[in-house]
Order: sequence, then C-alpha cells, then structure tokens
Amino acid sequence: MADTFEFESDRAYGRIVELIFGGAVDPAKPLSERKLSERLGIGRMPVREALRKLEREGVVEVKPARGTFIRTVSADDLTEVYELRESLECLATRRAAMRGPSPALANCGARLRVMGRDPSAFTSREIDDVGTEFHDALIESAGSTPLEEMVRFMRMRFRLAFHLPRYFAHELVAEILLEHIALFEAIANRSPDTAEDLMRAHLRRGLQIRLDLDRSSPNLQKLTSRPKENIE
Amino acid sequence: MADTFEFESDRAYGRIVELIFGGAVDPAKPLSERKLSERLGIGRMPVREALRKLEREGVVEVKPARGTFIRTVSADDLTEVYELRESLECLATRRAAMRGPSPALANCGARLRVMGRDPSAFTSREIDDVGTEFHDALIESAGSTPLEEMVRFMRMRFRLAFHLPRYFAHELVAEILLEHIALFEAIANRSPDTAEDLMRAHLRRGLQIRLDLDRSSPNLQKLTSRPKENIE
DNA sequence: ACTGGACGACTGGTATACCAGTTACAAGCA
DNA sequence: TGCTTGTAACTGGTATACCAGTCGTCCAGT
Repeated sequence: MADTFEFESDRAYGRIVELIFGGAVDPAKPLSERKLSERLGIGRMPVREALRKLEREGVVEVKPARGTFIRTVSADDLTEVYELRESLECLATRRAAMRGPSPALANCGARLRVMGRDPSAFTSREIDDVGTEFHDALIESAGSTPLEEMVRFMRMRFRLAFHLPRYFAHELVAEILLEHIALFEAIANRSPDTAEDLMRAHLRRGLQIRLDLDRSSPNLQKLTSRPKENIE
Repeated sequence: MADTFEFESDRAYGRIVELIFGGAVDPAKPLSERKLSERLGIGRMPVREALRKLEREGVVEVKPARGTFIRTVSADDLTEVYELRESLECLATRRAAMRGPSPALANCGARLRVMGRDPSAFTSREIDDVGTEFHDALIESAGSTPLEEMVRFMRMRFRLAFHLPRYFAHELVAEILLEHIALFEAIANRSPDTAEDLMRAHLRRGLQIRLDLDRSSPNLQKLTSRPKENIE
C-alpha cells in the first residue's frame, strides 16, 4: 500500500512539468519557488524538491539568489545527444538481437505487424504509443540492468532534447511504424548487424526530424501547449 | 567573486562522497540525514540536498521513513558495465580523434611519451596518475558536453565496478602506459578508426584485469579503505 | 516458550522563518 | 541629461520544528 503513496513533491513535479512543456509559462522569465508554491497551492519545500529534480534532468537551471531558469537546447546539443543515444541504443539493439525478443517485445512486435498491414486504420496516437512502447521493450530486451539504467538516465537528463510534439502527420508516423517493424524482424531473426544498422538509420532519421522541427519553431515548448491550467 | 562561492550543500556532498567511497561507512547500513548532519557538523538541509544529488547520480537510494541506502553493483554486472563503458568511451575516442587533442590532452600525451621512454624511472603511482588524467582529458577532448556528463554519471554510478586497487605490478602498469601512448598517437594523428580500435582493446583488457581481480578478492570495497575520519 | 500488539525511537517529508546575495528602480548629485 | 548610489523587493540557501510513516522491542496473554 505504501507503493501508491504519493508525496507532495511528486505532485509538484508533475504540475511543473505540465506548466513548462504545456507552454503555460514564459520560458524567458525565471520561475520562482515561492510563486510556484503559491500558484500550485503546494508548500515551498516540495516545489523546491521538484525543481531540483528538474535541474538534474537538465530542464531547468538554478541560479542562487537570481532565479530558476528554463533551459533551452542548441542544435549542437541536439546532435551530440542523439550521438549519445545512438551509441547506447545501438548497443541495446545488438544485445537484443543476440538474445532474441523478450515477451514484452514480442507482444509489441505482434501489434506493430498488425498495424503495419493497414496503418490508415489506426490513429497517429495509437501508432505512436506502440512505437514508444517498442523502444522501451527493446531496451529491456537487451537484458543488461546497467544499460537499462543508463538509457533511463539519459532520457531523463536530456529530456528537453528528446521532447517532441506527440502527433505528427499520419504519413510520417506510418513511415516510422515501418522502420519499427523492420527493426523487430531483424531482432526476431537474431541478426545483430542488420538490427544495429537499422537502428542507427532510424535514430539518425529521428534527429533530422527533430532538427527540422527545431528550425521551424525555435520555442519548442509551445508545440504541445494545452494550457488547461493557468492560475489556481 | 560569486564564482568561488561555495554552499554548505557542496561541502556536504564532497564529504559524503569521501565517506562512501573512502570506506568509512558500512554500505550495508542506511545513512541517516540527521546522523550525517551531526557527524559532519553541517545542517540537515544541506546534507539532504547532497543526498538528493547522490540519489540522482545513482549512488544512493532514498526510502522514505526507512533510510538512505548505498547502492552496490553485483559482480555479474561487471561485464555489462564494461560494455557500457566501451560504448561511451569509444565514441569519445572517435570524436577526440576527429577533433584532435585538446591542450590538456596534448600536455598529458607529452608526459606519457616521456614516461614511455623509460618506464622504470617512474613509480607505478606516477604512471597510474597520468593514466587517469589521460582518460579524463580524452573525454574532455571529445568536445561534447552531453557525452562528458554521461560518462561522469556512469563512472559515479558504477564506481564500484570500475574500482581498482591503485597500484599493480610495475610491469603491468608499464604495459598500460604503452597502450595509452599508442592511443594518444592515434588521436594526435587524427585516425578515428585506429583510435577507436585501440580503445576497445584497451578497455577489454581492463575488464579482464578487473575480472581476475574480482575472482581473487570478492570484497573489493575494502581495498582502498582509508577510514581517516570516523567521528567528528 | 510462544505469539500478538502496543509503544517508542527511529526514518524521510514538509512548513515556516530567517539569512545573504542579487537586481531593479528611483532619488540625488554632477 | 546622465551617472551614481542606496534602498527595497525580490531570489535561492539554510535552520528548526513538527508530521507521518516504519520497525524493533518488550511486555501481556496464551
């Protein structure tokens, strides 16, 4: 029962993430522990904890006596982060292909195949969700606790760089779906080299998409804006 | 002048790291914010901040109402951790070889060359110190902040896995020195492929050394213990 | 001797108050 | 007008006190 217990700081974290990525705050202006506290109706200490967590995740930068600033990412950073991602996730892919898919990955792969037969029958959201699940299951399939932990950290730490608006054009989503299916087949066939190459191409393509996106709308925060809460 | 300002929480962090990796605390027993605070003569809040930082670095695990536990790495994880290390440090090596050595790395390389001409003229410790510095400078030479941060996290989180007794037989240290020199030359020559291959071999050899060591003395933590401070 | 439950001494989580830096701005001087 | 300067309203950092969980221990009842 203690598992379901939730602390104020967790709630604060979720709310602040919504504010930042939901575009309800101006990224140029510093956040303030006290103002957030008042706005969210949560004590200052939990808010502070949440901000420290976001700081470690690279989302925010705390400057003592000056304020807490929302960080942005440069195109150079994006490229370097994706290089990092390539290094780790290709390793995971190779390992997964040598061991074969885990039950979760197999399940995911089956659903991808179904979707691949007629992508137009599914919404972008449905396809995208399975895609996310696929990436997670793949990491788990690698069967290396340290690697899994490392990837989790990377995703958290460079969250801003990985952040994408949830739904693209259906056409693009369908293409990505096909890439996932090809990847899955390579893993199921125990072809480490093929799988690794596919993953590398997949991720590089992802970087391009992300870079284009960054070029077209520098302030990425606005893209998913659902400012459902403004003042409380 | 504000740059040199140091907070209590920074001091607490340093001291706690010393305690944990210096072997002055029993890894099996939980740490306590209050006891650490009293022991270090630092307030509880800075100690708490430091522990949260260590938690995000994967060194420690906080269990509410139960305690703060030091995380360990199992011997089984060793191979996987080194695989991880290979993935990241080879990437760094490749990048460094493409960009050429940074001033710090060049300086380090020059000293390595001098030592390489007559290793017997130097102590194991001297050679080993420059070797450590070499690895650090190499990461910095890669010129990728995300990568550098990731490597730092990895070394911290799996510090126990990387942990080696400081001084081996001089003969072995001299061999490692030669590997470092070869690596440096490849980087200075801007030969990414050669450098990457050398690094891979270097790290795999390191894993073998570490595995042999683990076989001969399972409780590796004790090896560097210098419990210079116990109570304050 | 054994079991069950209450009590007390812990744990981390949070609230409040205060501290020391930083910054913006307005009043006063050149 | 333009620059200096001091003050007031911020900022995050820290101390202290108290809260609610957890868990060992010890005693009562079997």
